[in-house]
Amino acid sequence: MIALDEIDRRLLGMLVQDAGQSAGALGRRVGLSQPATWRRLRRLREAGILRGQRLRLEPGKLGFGVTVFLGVKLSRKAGVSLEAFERAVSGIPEVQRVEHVLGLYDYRLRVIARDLADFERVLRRRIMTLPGIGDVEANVLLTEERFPGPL
Amino acid sequence: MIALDEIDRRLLGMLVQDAGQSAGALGRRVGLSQPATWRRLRRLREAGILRGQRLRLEPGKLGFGVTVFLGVKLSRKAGVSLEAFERAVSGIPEVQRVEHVLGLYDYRLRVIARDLADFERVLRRRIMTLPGIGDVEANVLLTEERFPGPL
DNA sequence: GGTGAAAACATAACCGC
DNA sequence: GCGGTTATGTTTTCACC
Repeated sequence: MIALDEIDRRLLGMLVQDAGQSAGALGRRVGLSQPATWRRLRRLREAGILRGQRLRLEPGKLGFGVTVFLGVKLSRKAGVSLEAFERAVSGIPEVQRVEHVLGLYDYRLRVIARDLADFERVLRRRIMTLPGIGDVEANVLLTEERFPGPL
Repeated sequence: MIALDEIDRRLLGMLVQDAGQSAGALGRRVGLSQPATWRRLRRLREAGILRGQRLRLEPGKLGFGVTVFLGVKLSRKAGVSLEAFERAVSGIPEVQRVEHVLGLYDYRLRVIARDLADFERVLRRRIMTLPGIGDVEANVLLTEERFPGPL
């Protein structure tokens, strides 16, 4: 793990608020030249701290109005491998995210669908037929907000 | 809502895999010139489909080794407004995401901490003291994977 | 760390289909 | 409307000090 100084932390904080700022704009605010700032960003990238940027899409504008979180328990933990479950679930296009967790559930899934009828189709034909699936609990997303977190 | 043709969908698919690709690089792969590709991206941005990009950080490399998902129920006895809860929870730096959901829980929180001892501190001093908080259920993240989804 | 320069990029204007 | 070409300012990226 690499050591971050004060300037690195300020750069990360500024980028969290708005990714896609140029090295020159960032450098002006921390008192560094453009190439020096850029070299710091490259160092953070090579250290694996900055992993690039993810697209922010608006699912509603693409016709996906429903987001559902599923908590799933596997029923036959001894018999079914986690790999088989993960491979099967990752083949469902409506599944956006698969989180392997420890606790009341074994997996948490984020699923999008065009509407509730479409979600029911996905649930019945794709989710409930997964190998080893047990109890399933669902929460429908109403609103969502993200925060930068402690840097 | 705007109509997307085949090329728009391919552009979105490529950007979902790696945002931050240049218009020139994208255009070469779909057989368009750089300005033509850029105009399509601008059109998608103006249509509200592309909402910019968010930084992808590696929390582990910044010393945050623990991610916990909390499902929280609000206690019904107190007449606590959702706004008051949301305002209070959004002031906790360890809370990365707040999802207002419909189902077994009222809110889902994504919380990061340096380790489990640090998480316990956050849970006892910040989470359990939130206004109107009721039952809390926790799942510790083991592994996580994202998928492009249906585009 | 800074300076300077080359290549790539974003962005706009103009033209043809 | 669509895309292509050209032109300009900016950003990235890589020399060298």
